[in-house]
Amino acid sequence: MAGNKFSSYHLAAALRREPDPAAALRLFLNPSSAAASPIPTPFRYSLRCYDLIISKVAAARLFPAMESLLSSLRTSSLSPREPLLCCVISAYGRARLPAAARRAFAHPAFPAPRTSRALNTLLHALLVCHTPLDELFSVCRDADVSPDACTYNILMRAAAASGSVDHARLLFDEMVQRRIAPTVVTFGTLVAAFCSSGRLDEAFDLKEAMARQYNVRPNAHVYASLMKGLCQSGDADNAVRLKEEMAGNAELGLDSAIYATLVRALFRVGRKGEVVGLLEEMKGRGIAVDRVVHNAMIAGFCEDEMDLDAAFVVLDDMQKSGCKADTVSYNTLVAGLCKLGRWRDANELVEDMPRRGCSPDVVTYRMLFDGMCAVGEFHEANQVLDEMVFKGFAPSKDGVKRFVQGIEIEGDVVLLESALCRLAKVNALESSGWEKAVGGVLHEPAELMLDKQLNSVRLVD
DNA sequence: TTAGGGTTAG
Repeated sequence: MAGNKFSSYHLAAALRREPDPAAALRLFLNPSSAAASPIPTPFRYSLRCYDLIISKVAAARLFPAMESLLSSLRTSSLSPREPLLCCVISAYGRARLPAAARRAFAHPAFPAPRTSRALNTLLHALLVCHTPLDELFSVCRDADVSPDACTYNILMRAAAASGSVDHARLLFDEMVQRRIAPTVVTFGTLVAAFCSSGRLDEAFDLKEAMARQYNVRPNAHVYASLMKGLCQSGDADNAVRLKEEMAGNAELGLDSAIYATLVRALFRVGRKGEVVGLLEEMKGRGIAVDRVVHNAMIAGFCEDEMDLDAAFVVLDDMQKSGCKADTVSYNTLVAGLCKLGRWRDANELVEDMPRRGCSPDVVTYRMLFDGMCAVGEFHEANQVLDEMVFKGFAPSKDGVKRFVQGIEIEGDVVLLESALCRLAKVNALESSGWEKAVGGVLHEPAELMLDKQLNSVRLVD
């Protein structure tokens, strides 16, 4: 840098190198800190510098900083481009701040007019925030932007998410009428919507029509949705056929996830005997029998067959084949053991998890805690609660309710008081369900002492 | 800028 004047070009390079968004912000606000010699003031920021810093702070959700950068961008003579605006809108969407996303869409720092790209980004951000469908339509009307295929795809997904597949279908008809060509994403969205509402015939009709009528070839997304739909409906025969169809088309990239779906479905319909053949087939096709396929088998043995021994054999096999079990593998086993009332075995397994290279997560503890509460082992559950609270995990609402009711029935006021304190520490006392449950505790005069305690924990949220 | 499948809880 010696001899060279520090320019916005150098600042951009420094910003790009800086992984920490807060540090990058400091750098941006005080560029001289990165310069070897004094730099002229005021520093002339390039659009590139604004692009870099705003995308960084947006990704890090440093929203106040982001807004002040946008304000200073507005007063500059620079004209930022729409992709930066999209980045801001998406960040608000990811942070579940729909009103902020809408304000950003109209931000004066970005020169009008908006294109469909910004509108689509806004619609998607609002969709992520579960904005009602009619509000999305009103956003479209207000935006005064011509919708494109992507706009329709997002609206269709929103319609399906709101439970109205028929509305999604109407939107499809509308876009065709308006001569907006449906894309492979359009079909993927609609096929998934039909499948998840169990309307498989319409999903398959659409798969046929997309190729024949619209000249759009079904891709892996479309097949994956169809496979899930068939498996959920218990139609293993057609699921196997569909898998064969995928195998016949290399472009579709038949993979282990499709096999895992199928494996789980075969267990569900009591055809686990066919699974070994499927695994052989996978090997023959050079598709790894990976963790997810093993997990599907573990789930099958635990939930469908109630054969925990066989599930543990799968766990061993998976380790032997160099495939590391994950929390899902163990959680499935813990749930299976608990369901059979074998909470001691479940507890042992959980205690053994760290040694096996897998730390129990919030799901593990919740299932163990619930499993113990379900069979009235409240003192054992209390031990688990200790560990959970220590790790900052909160038990499930149902678990809390059952636990609190259980120790209340046992009449252990001291334990109840201590449990409430620990539950408060992990904010597990928000549910109105337990407040009712505990409400009944306070009738006995001996327990009125708890009232004060209770009021104090209620303040925690 | 938009769509999918895996597995545990809720």
